[in-house]
Amino acid sequence: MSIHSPQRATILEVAREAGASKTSVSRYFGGERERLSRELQGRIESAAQRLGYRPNQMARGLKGGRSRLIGMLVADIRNPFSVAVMHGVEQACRERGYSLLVCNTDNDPAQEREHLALLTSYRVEGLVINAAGSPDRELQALVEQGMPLVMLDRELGEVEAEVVGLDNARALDLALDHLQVQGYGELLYLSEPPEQASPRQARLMRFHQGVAARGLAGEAHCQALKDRETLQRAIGDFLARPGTAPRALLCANGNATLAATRALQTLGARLGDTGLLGIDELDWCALVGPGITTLAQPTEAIGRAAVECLMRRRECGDHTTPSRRVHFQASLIPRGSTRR
Amino acid sequence: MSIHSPQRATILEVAREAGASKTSVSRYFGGERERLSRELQGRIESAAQRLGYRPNQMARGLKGGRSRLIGMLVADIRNPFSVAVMHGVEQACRERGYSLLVCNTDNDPAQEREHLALLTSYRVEGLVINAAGSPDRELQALVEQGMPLVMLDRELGEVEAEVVGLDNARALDLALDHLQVQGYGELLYLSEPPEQASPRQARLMRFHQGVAARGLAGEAHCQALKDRETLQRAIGDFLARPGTAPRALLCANGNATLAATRALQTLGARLGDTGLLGIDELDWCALVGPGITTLAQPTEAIGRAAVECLMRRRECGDHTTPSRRVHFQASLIPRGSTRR
DNA sequence: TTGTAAGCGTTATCAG
DNA sequence: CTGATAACGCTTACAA
Repeated sequence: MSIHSPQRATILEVAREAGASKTSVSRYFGGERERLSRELQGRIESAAQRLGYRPNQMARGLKGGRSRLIGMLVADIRNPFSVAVMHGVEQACRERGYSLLVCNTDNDPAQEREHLALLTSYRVEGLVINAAGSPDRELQALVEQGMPLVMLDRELGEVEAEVVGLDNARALDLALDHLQVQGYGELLYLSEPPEQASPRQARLMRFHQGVAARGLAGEAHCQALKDRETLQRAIGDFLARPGTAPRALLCANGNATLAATRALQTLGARLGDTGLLGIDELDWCALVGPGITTLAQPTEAIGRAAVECLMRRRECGDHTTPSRRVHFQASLIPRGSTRR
Repeated sequence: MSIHSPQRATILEVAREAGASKTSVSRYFGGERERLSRELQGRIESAAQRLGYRPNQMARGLKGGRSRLIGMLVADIRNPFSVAVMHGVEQACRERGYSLLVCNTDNDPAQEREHLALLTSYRVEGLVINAAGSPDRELQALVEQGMPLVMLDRELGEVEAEVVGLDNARALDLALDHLQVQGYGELLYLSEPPEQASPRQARLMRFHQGVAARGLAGEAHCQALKDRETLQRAIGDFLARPGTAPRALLCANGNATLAATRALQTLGARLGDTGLLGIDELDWCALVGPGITTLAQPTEAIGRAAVECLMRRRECGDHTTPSRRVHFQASLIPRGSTRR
């Protein structure tokens, strides 16, 4: 390798070392090598090598505003689903020469606001938002300033931003169809409070519609999942209720599935006997009891699609293109928890 | 809120609006408000408010080199353990006014190298490394240039860098003691290949030492875990071997635990009957069969400690302080998988 | 094909 | 306490 000087080499030093001008070196690293003579290219190449030169992205970002940074807001970094999507986002960014600046908001609107400010202060060139709170005002303003923006799995009021996510209606239909076919007649839908989180709302709404349309009995329990006792009582009541139709739980996301599984285990319910179907496929769903039936989301694809939207925005003019919705389909992974 | 101009306001505009100089505005936002008169502070405050001003971090980073960015290399972002640690790192960074630039390397040395270059090109002020490959040369060079560096859970040849991670020896002792007390006499240690990853090496070594010291029978299977068949055969052979002592599996990390659980399930082994103990506590360990006994790592604390090391480095002079090792203790969570 | 020079938004230095 | 003014490392017209 190279022997680095105490401070990192600058473009000027490389220029001197190569007997060229800053401009030429800049062109060399800015992807305009073609415009330089073979000979100059060689000199710059070796000079840079010798000095261990790397363009300073900060300085780069300063001039034209090309920070080559994409910002992402993640509601809960410890949620495997979010991470999987983020992985897709990151891959796609890398492939396009962008880096990803990720901020976790822990579902806290305050942090969301703060991080949003932070990201913009780094002059990110695009924003992928997956957050529960609603700094709609700020986002609105950003979009109007021409910031490419894509919402992950969540609509945004009247803002002209792309939305990428699951086709929630179809997903719920899929789930309900499966549960019905398997013979479950009374359903309990488990979700975190749906305020502010549009996919939760969409799923909940479709649940109610779908249950009615199929002539099933259905109700929803939408409390914070952290309170295990409340959840357990709700599930217990549901299972103990008089009636003969087989009962099943439908979980709105991975966290709900986890909480429900715990509760069922504590209650001593047998999976399958009591149906259980969760949205989001997790590592362990195949391992618990007879396996938990899930609806898998194409996480990587969702992440990649988000970046594609961003790039499309960047390229084809400013906010002239109408905002779009990209919906992905969930796929059912049937397991023992919905087999009676 | 404020009505934003098409382009974000600059310090100059704020200065004009406030009838002050760039310098004063800079001081206001650079944490030197005390030096300004109450009156000036007020004018700047409201001018900035009006214009929706935010300092441009890029420009900031350019001048003094204060990018306020910490870089982190993560070997596998989809590993819950890594994410948990990263969460701690991020929190700690935020509390200190830094942002975290995370790069996932997917355990690929090439990506590692590339990302390392990337991070330095953003002039990160410190680096938290959790990666399997060995770009030792590059890291070495960075340290010599005075870059604060802390290794997560992995030693680095002769580089003077802090190391933060689990006390692997004590962790394995804990595991072996528990297994012995529970009456398991023959152990199979499951790990991914330990080359290059020092914690894997440390754990494996201690396993062998500890088994010998306790008069247990022990062997290790260190293949890539993706190949399910091989793993299954290895475990099958182990269980089918003649002998009467109860047998147990000891898993080197969460991935191994997952793979082992799958294999055992396929083989039809009953947990507890066949012992199973995994390093790393995961969401689902309590839910599978009678529960899986684990050794939990204090993930958040590890992450925070990493940042503390970094900051200590930054503050108290350059690379004069001797590098240290911060070791955390694992805690045993006994469950049914080690109860016969 | 190559070079010159003028910024980009901030901070740091040095005067008032 | 406040303010000019010169960097910081790079890109980008505009020349040559």
